[in-house]
Amino acid sequence: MPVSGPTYAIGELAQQFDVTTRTIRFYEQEGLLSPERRGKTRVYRDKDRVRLKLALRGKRLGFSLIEIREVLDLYDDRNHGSVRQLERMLEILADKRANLERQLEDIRAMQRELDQVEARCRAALSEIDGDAEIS
Amino acid sequence: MPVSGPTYAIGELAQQFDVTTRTIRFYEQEGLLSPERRGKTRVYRDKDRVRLKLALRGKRLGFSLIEIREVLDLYDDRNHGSVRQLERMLEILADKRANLERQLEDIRAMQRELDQVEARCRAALSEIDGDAEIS
DNA sequence: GTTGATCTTCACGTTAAGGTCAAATCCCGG
DNA sequence: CCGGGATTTGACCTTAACGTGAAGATCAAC
Repeated sequence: MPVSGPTYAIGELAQQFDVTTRTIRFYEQEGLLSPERRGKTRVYRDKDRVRLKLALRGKRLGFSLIEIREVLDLYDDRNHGSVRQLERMLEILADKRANLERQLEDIRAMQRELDQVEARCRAALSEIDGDAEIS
Repeated sequence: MPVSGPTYAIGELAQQFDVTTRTIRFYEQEGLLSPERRGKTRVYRDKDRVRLKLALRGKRLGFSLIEIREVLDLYDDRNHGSVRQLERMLEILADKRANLERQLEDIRAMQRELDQVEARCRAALSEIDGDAEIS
């Protein structure tokens, strides 16, 4: 019972996610998406939408399209293949996880730096304001 | 009293941070670093080391070199300029902060996805193992 | 039916972030 | 003083991720 739900044109999707159609086609070319076709025109379903969303998230995190494809392929692999495949999969997952952890660390450190810069910045400002008010 | 501390050759720095010397020169060309020169050869001090470290962190977070330079320039700006400059600075900082927040969100979401994939993966594995032990 | 808007494929252009030689130059231990 | 490893500048090369037309098909609306 494939309820199948709503479909989208490439332009709609582009608008929803604020990317160009070129980007979406490029992602297809790189194997991240594989919409159906009605004639020659692409027809996207919710599963494609989800993949696009995940892809854009990955991009924001600095993953390459190849890495993103890896994860996406794992994600909905109806080919839960051999033990070997599954173990490879866990390996990749552990790797991604480690990356995310490092990024978290980096972000926290970066936030601390920003705090410091901002503090000094505000100090300088209030000094100027103080002078201004006095004069 | 500029104690000045230790100095480093480009190769040392490259080794310490596991990048090539080309990268370090490129960062200089892009205005991220500005080591002294002893004759023609570059001499790096701890402040350069810190800048490089921050730069690499920024890179891991997906900042462009231009953005990184912006922040670095704010960071040690001995030209705590005009009110206008300082306000611009706070603006940029807020922007960076917002980006970091979104990345945190993205990371958490991504971690949840990985959890799910891994769970299904382990389930599939234990199923196979179970079968194997029975047979 | 024709006029826009949207879609298709094909192909070349662009930008960021370095890689990769090459040829000269520097510097240091013996 | 000198030989070999590290550095320097310069030039061109590469890859990823799209942008930017061109030229034609399609499809709804008037």
